[in-house]
Amino acid sequence: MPDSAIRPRKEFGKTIAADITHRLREEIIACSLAPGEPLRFDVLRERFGASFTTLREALTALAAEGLVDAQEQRGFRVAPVSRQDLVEVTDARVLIEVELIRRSIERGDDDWEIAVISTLHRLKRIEQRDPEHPLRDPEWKIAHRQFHQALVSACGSATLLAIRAELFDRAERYRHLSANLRPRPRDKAGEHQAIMQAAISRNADLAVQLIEAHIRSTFDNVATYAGHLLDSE
Amino acid sequence: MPDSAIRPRKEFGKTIAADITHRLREEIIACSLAPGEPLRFDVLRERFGASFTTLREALTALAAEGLVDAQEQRGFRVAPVSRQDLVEVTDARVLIEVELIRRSIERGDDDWEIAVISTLHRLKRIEQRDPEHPLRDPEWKIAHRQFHQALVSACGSATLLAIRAELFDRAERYRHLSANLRPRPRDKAGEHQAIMQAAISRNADLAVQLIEAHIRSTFDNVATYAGHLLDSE
DNA sequence: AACGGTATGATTTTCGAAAATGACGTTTTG
DNA sequence: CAAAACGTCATTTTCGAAAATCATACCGTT
Repeated sequence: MPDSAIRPRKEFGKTIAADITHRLREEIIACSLAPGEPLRFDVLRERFGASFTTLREALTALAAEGLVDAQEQRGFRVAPVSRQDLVEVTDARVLIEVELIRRSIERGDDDWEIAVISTLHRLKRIEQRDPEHPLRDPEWKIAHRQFHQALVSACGSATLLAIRAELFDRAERYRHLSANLRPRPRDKAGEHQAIMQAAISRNADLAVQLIEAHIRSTFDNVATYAGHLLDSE
Repeated sequence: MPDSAIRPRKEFGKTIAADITHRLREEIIACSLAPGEPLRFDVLRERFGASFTTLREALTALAAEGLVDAQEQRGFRVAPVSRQDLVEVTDARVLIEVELIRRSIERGDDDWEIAVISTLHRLKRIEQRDPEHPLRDPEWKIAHRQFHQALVSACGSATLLAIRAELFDRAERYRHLSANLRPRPRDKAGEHQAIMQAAISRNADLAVQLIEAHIRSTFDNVATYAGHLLDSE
């Protein structure tokens, strides 16, 4: 057997549609497809090398996630951004993430602790490579996502985890919006470290407090540095 | 202007795909497509009179809502039911619905009160027609949905309302599962009346308590009368 | 000049055929 | 006899052409 685990992940799903869905999601989150931008089939067809119907399937899936806006009979566009939407996403994230952290801290076993610690360790390692612009590093983004995922992973509800993941994606798009405009990145490393310690030491109240501050500071950052982009819609 | 509000709703979306999505959703929720049942294209094609790709788009959308299970390269099937899934859905509904009721009670204006009162009134009217089997009456289902929707409609977050709606659909499927097996329907009319009164009188704590009991009693009912259907998966 | 209606072009939406893949029974081999 | 390898069939997945729909510019009328 030649290779199966080592292969550089070109394809994510077995079907082309799932693959395109994944790639489109990435580009929308990274804002390389700008908010509000129309998604015309001719263009997408060339860019992703898939047919109308396959693209349509991918866009439909992303519309259900709130990353794409389907305007019946008039095609699709990247979901627009707005101050109101950012407020709602932040607010929903706090509600759900806080609850999931509590449950994870209550239910988490040894494997959970190990996952939290090791994902944070990995995140810090990657962070040292380019402390200035972490969001530009795809590996940092993955590691960052995995750390936050690990924190809540022991909550026991796949349903709530799926909802959380969608909100995380929508929030990450706003992070990218401000990342390029912000002069210096804020000290996320310290925040993550503190959250990890609170979680591992089973201090739920503190962990909740830190997570909420962490989420809300994202909001403040976006509002400060990309606020002008939010009202033009 | 001839008619626009009165038209008997045959079509829901302008596109065929949106229409099929809606019809499929209804059938899955009503369990006329049984949980776990494979959704083969030949069959669907004949039943809904649409082509492969259109059906595929509809199924993809429903998969994102958690009503359909997409098994890559092996087609789609109606999402299976399980005790664990029911627990998660109930639990997530309590978390979110409780919060939205609080916000609605805090923010609701005159129009909100009117909506709550009038949707309940309508529900009771319909209920009198066939008090034995309300779930078999499509109009009752719509009115029931609209009453609960009205209760939380003033919460101010379209994002959370969308999440709530998905969970409501998933829960309704379980209600249908037990409805046919339950000897006599429980007294929902009284519960709804009490919830309405608590909401209108801005008694948030009481409303929250009643809503939570209302949601959890659905769980108990399903577990009692359809429990045997949940463990066979 | 303003307005309403119509034709034209651009774009989306839908379709069924064709390719790809998985399931399963049969045969071959150790 | 068990297990692997093959071939066939059923089913899904993908494609590009064709139909439907929308946007826009043009023309005629008031």
